[in-house]
Amino acid sequence: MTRDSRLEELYTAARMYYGDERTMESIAGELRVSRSTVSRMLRDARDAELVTISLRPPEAQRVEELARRISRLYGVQVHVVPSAPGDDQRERLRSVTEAGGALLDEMLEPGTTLGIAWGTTMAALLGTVRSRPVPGLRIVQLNGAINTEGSGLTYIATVLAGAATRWDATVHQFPVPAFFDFPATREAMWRERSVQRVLATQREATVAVFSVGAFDAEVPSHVYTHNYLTREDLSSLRSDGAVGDVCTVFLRADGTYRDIALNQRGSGTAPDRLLRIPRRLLVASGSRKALPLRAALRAGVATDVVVDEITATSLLSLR
Amino acid sequence: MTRDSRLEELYTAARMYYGDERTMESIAGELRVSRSTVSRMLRDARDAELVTISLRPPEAQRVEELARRISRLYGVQVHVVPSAPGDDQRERLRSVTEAGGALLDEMLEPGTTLGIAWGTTMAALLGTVRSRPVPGLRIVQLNGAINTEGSGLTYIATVLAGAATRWDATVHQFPVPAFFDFPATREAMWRERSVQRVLATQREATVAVFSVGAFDAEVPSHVYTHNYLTREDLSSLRSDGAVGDVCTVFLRADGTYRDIALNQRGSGTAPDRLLRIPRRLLVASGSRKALPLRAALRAGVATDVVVDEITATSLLSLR
DNA sequence: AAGTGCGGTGCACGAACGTGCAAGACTGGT
DNA sequence: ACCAGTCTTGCACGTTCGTGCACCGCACTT
Repeated sequence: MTRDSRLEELYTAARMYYGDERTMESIAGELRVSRSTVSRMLRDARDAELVTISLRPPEAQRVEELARRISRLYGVQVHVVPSAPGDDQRERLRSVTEAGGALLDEMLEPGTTLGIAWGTTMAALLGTVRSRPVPGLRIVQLNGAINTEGSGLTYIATVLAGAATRWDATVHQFPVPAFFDFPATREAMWRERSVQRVLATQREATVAVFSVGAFDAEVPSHVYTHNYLTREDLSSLRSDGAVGDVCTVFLRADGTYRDIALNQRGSGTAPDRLLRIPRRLLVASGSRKALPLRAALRAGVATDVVVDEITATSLLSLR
Repeated sequence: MTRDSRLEELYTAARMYYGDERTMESIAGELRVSRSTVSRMLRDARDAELVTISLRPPEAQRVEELARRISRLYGVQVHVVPSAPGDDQRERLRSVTEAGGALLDEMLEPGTTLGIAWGTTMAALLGTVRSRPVPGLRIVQLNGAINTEGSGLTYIATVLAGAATRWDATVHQFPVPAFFDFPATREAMWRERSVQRVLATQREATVAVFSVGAFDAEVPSHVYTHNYLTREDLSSLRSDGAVGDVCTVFLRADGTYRDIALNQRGSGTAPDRLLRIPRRLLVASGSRKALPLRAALRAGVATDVVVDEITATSLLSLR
């Protein structure tokens, strides 16, 4: 008796027992052996891992159901991270960025150019990356991060550099303000070769990762707290109907953004340019982000989305 | 009692029973219910699919073991298709192309540019694609297919068009000979704008799919049977030590190809250009293909490989 | 040819399990 | 407050299952 044909027999017995839910007695009759032999065959089949019994926690089902519905509505791949009832917003952000980081890690292959839009969520996400060299990985910032007081650059540079070290990647920083004071400056800068070089690298990105900002998120977005915007800016945004931002480009609830005044002065990568990046991962946590998240999805900026369960529920309950 | 908390209880019981292999009696004691209740809880847990019992045919294991070994040796993702002992070569080709087609389908996302190298295997593979529109999908031929008598184009065009229809894709044909008679003609043509355009599209490919040709495969490769090569060509190849081809570019057993004379006249995409395509799927069936397959893997042309079990075994038994 | 060790098999018994049944708990209506 | 209907639980019984033990056949040794 070869090893293989024995496995075949074990498999047959296992199929009759677990698959067809027959009794050992009846299987024994058919195979012309004693019932105890069948009992032993089944044990061996389990040991040989011909039969695997897997447990799936109930949250997996809730979460898959949510993911399916969002996926159907907006045509994106969705990963919903389960959140225990007790979890506060910080804990949910942690688990979402962890899941997002793992997913991002899967997307990186040798030679990838990765675009990153700066923000609170991304800082947390980059903190989760484990050490794994990705040959030829380039990281390029998708938006400027300098604000009106001091640069804010050091913090960003530190976090980016940390991740870059663990991936063994090169970083292409984008040393411009998040928002210029005058549209003309932006236009002028965009003609500069140093900026052109970064913009070119952005165009070569094959993977992008970013979040959405909300005006009143639980964990406030960088843009709305760190002196990036004046009071006048905020009221201008409100009157333009903006609900949040992607890559520091502001969006209305319906996903439009072109005629929002402030966008003329922002340095972020707008949806039309983002859409040229093949794989675009949006990571978001916080039910307040549901509205801008929907705007982002309507603008089609993401191919993959990672959200926590509560945010997913909020998103689906928007009317 | 909410629906969710009941599921939690069911899950707890299921974990204790199937996970920790405890007896219903003991679980009943801990949960302070009767044993029969536990029995019913377990039934409900199974019904709710908190517990799934899956059967894995023994061939899955053989196949995964082979895939793991090849994967480790050549650093590619491998899918080995099991073949029943009775299967002849045609049947194996069918199952491999079917699996390859399914894998390719997963790789296609909106906006993909797909490079296809023409050949017998690809014809079979394209025949398996199911109808699923992929917005913005472009298909570009990676090698010319015209031979010395008649064009051979109609057949290719038909098969390509069939797949393109089912994907709702546009086809960019490459209307040049598989092999020019004179290297100079190739150089001249390569300067033509019409050819340049196709070459540019090839460079934009994000997914490539191709097979390997072997001099003496069971199902003979197109190139060696359809008047693509003269007797002189074949003897020249032999003296250059070629063992087969990828994309109608000939390779030696060690994966080198640059100084093989005939390659100066071929229109196929050479490994160096192929390597710039992010995702490269190699589909091959037939133990005779093992040698050129190894050459292809040594040249690093594939990121993903689909082979049948027998071919995989042959590949691993090469010394 | 007899001896020896070993993997596999059936028997028999006790443990583990599924399920019909009746009693109790709960719900919603009068 | 009472009742009818439904759902849940525990009990009891018959079934199904795991396993220690004795036995058998085979291979290999002496």
